[in-house]
Amino acid sequence: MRSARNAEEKLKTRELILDATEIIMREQGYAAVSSRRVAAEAGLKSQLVHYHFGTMDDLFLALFQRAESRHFDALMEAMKAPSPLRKLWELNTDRSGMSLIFEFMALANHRPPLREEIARANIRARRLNIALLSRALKDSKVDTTQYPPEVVSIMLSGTAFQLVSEGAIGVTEAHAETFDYVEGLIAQIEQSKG
Amino acid sequence: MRSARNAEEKLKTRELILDATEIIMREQGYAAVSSRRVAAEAGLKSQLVHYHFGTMDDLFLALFQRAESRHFDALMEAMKAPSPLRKLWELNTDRSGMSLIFEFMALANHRPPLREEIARANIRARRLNIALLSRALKDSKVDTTQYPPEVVSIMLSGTAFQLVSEGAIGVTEAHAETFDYVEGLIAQIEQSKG
DNA sequence: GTCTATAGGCCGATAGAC
DNA sequence: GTCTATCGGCCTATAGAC
Repeated sequence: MRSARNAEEKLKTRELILDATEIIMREQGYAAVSSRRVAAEAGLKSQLVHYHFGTMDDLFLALFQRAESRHFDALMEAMKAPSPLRKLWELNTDRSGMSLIFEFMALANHRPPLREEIARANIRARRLNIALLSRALKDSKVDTTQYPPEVVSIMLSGTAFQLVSEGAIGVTEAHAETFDYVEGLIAQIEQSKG
Repeated sequence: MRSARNAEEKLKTRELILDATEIIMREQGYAAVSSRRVAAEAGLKSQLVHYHFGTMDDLFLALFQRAESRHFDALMEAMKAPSPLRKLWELNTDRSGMSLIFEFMALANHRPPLREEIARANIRARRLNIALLSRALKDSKVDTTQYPPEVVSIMLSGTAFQLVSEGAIGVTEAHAETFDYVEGLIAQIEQSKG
């Protein structure tokens, strides 16, 4: 079973490299990610990064796929939560969860291969968002012609994104009021469940 | 008047360098900005970039200040427009206008000196936004306890940001509906002006 | 203010040994 | 799978001549 053991070790090293990449990306931004820095963070030689992932763009792609898969799972979990709407809002306003996404959005703007993958993931997430919202609004007898789930979905994630990205640079002007307002709306909707 | 002439030439070169930096930042992202590339784009030697601006961070700061000043002026103009609310929405959903801002937000996350300046500018803009919204809502007899301008301001710019940044990577899922929805709201508000 | 020249450094990626 | 060695390239920034 030597080969099985080797395969296991290989996977471990890959995860180690992905972890290191994620840390650097969060703390110093995508522009600070280099094979040498990633290796140093992981306690490895820089050549191993290339051996396991090829080019740096391949590494970014692999990290994105891991992060997206986790985010997708969290979204699916949210749908099964007792307060799915609240859970969705928490997910979207979670600073540590969103910092990676922000970096990938910035990266995507100028790297076509990454962009396509991120666009696909974005659409997948949006559809799940809309499904969740659609059910939550209907359960609470909200008039979905007046508040279409598609529109609410974009406004909700946009608002959350604004709060998180401003918060990241230390701006909290009007944030408390907005949090209260949105959370009030959520409470109102979830209380009137049919 | 030799010195006056020299000063004028100097200003021109500075603007040339800022223009080149802006182009690269928009098209290839902040990570692609280097003194050599900026110089090539401007048709100059890279050392001139350092002579006129010092470090690359100083260059970023100078470009941000120029962009912010223009954005601020545009906001002031919007306040005087016949349909200020619509103008504000147009400003916030303008793709070319927002692409620079996105880059600076990404940059700000990991560069403390830039971050402070961007945070200050963000707050200035937010207050102007709120003032504009406050007036527009009151003019139209909207109940501002039910729709506080502070909250509407964040939700509006968040929604716009979401539409623009998704649009930039080619995602338009549910965008048409959202544009229609928001523009319908604006029309409704502006029609009922007192 | 713009030039030439250059120091000193980090980068991606590959070749070949083990 | 991990090592050593290395190529070729782009980077920031400064010194000193004109």
